[in-house]
Amino acid sequence: MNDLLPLYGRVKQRQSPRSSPIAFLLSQVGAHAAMRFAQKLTPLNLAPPHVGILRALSESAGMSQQQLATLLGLHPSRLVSLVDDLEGKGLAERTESPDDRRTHALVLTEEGKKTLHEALRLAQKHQDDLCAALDAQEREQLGQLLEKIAQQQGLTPGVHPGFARMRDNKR
Amino acid sequence: MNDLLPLYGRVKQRQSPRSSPIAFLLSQVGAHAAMRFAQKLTPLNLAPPHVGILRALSESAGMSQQQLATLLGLHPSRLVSLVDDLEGKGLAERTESPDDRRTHALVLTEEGKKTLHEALRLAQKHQDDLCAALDAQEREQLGQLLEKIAQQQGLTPGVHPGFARMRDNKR
DNA sequence: TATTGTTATACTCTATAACTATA
DNA sequence: TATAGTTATAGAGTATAACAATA
Repeated sequence: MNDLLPLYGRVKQRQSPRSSPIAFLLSQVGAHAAMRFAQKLTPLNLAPPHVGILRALSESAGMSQQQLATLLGLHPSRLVSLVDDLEGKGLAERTESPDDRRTHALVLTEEGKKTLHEALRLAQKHQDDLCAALDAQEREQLGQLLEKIAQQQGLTPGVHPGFARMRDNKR
Repeated sequence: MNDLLPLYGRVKQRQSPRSSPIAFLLSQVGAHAAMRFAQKLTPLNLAPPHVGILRALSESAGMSQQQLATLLGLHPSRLVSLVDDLEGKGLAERTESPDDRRTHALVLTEEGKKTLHEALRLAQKHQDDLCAALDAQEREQLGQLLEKIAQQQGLTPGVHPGFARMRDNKR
């Protein structure tokens, strides 16, 4: 009765040599990767969402907070405190928009650009550590497989789905 | 600093034709997988940690809460409420330990076994949905690559890092 | 005195919604 | 009236530490 059943977590399954099912491995390794990256960022006193904002602004300077919130899929009220953090550290600035004085055009400071650069360096180091078990060809394979899944699942490149809390079944 | 829902993301990287780095893809797809699995569990009124406990008890009935907490890497006080949930639903029971009356031997009820079976069925469906973009050979490849990483990174098979709070840098 | 399980408290994070200032 | 941003409040979730029972 259990012989065909998959598993959440480790399971003794005879048809497959694998100890854990792929979906669990993805979630497990993914959570591990997120955790390790967050740890790597601690010297910069930044959390991963901060880096996402810095990166978004480096690609599209002058966005409003609404635009940014929509792009990154988080609530405007949450973005406020994240931008507050970055502004408090001197990494980003709310500048006045000439046409609509309700909105703030968000831009990186020079310090913000340098910090983003450093964060991306840490991200590269993070990836090297994470993939230490794989050679170049295997990394390429893994990347292609993950991209196939991401695309088929409708994930937006560069946008982390972790913003929607897992208990949010709506939307 | 405590935020583990990373938001770094896509990066223009010239050495790679890939739009996102592998580490980000892992975290992104992994979070997506976790979220979808949690959604799939809602008909059972269970969260992923509940399923982890059910599975652990199905493999090792009679564990104490301390043993279970150690195995799953979560705090005993947190385990209490999870076990409360399961006991409240009639899926698990705290039975008396003959030798040490401080401890409770945790066991699954028949209903718990059936519910675990159903959860594993949902997990299989989840995996099929998640890997819809991959053929059998690609899934096998992906599983092997993820297992290599998991092993090299010191991850315990069947133990999800998200069970423990991810902001624990200590310990 | 140490350990198991529990409870109580405090803290963190986030969503909701109220509020302001512009439009 | 609607929208951008902000602030205030409340709720969920969890860690910390105190506690009672037992060893």
